[in-house]
Amino acid sequence: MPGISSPILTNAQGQVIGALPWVVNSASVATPAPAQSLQVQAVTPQLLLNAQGQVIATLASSPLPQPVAVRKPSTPESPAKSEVQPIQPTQAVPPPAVILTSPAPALKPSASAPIPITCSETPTVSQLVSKPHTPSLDEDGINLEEIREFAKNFKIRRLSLGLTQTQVGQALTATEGPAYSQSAICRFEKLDITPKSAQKLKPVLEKWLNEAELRNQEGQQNLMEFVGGEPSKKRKRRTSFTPQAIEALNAYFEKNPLPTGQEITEIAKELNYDREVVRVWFCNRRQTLKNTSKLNVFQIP
DNA sequence: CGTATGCAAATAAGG
DNA sequence: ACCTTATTTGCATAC
Repeated sequence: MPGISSPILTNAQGQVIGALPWVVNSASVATPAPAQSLQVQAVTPQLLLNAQGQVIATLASSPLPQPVAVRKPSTPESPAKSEVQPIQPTQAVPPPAVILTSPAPALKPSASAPIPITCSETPTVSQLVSKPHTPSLDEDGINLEEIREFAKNFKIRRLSLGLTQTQVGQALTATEGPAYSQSAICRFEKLDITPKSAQKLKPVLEKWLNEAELRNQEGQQNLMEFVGGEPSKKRKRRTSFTPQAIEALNAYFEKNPLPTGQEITEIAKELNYDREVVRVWFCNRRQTLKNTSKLNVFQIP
């Protein structure tokens, strides 16, 4: 409702790919960035939360514990998987003055969402949740409202533990189950993801967070560890091609965008990349080209 | 230094 | 086994 349905065309990635003059949706322009830049808070809160993650009390302490983790800066180019480092001690927080807050988490009307709505095909949770109706129920039965709520206090609880998005991401790779990067954590907290993704992430983050809080309470030497064997299947690490490789691949692509299995094998060998990686590169390249072509129909070259 | 984001690898699902 | 199409997710880097 607040957002301006700007005549912007975005692709599946939500990237702006063009403008459609005929899209005359928007009611008005307005929304000149409300000065309301209310971010959660500035200082790391010391909160007492229950299992549901609801704030039940705030600690008047002002300690700055949580040396939390120590990461090795290594992991340069080695083909070997990076190992995980256990998070450090972080003694239990000494229970200082406890100031109970009202049982009812006085829900703030919270300023309107500052997230504009685009014409993206796959709306993010934040976009959907800030829509007019707010049935909070996604057409696929996903409770958007619930996710929004969780995302909000996930951040609060994370900060309470003195952890950064990066640390959470790394810690997740150490535990069983799918792992996610700092980017993913960030997007989840911002709800800059599709309901489907959010639904998938939520249980993972929830489980991990509960575990982390438990360890923290016990002042365990290990807030998270276990490198044992990471039995779960993790996503393949994203390959970063060198500029030279990209150049070479593009040259091959130009000659033949649909190489045979044999050719792919040769190219892979020549450039010294995994065959599968090269094959996928061609697939993605074709896809990109196709999408780009479609776009051109709507634009003036 | 931590978080946000663009581009594009990797993956899912149906041939 | 590999393609296409649609999407998810992360590296690299901007903020």
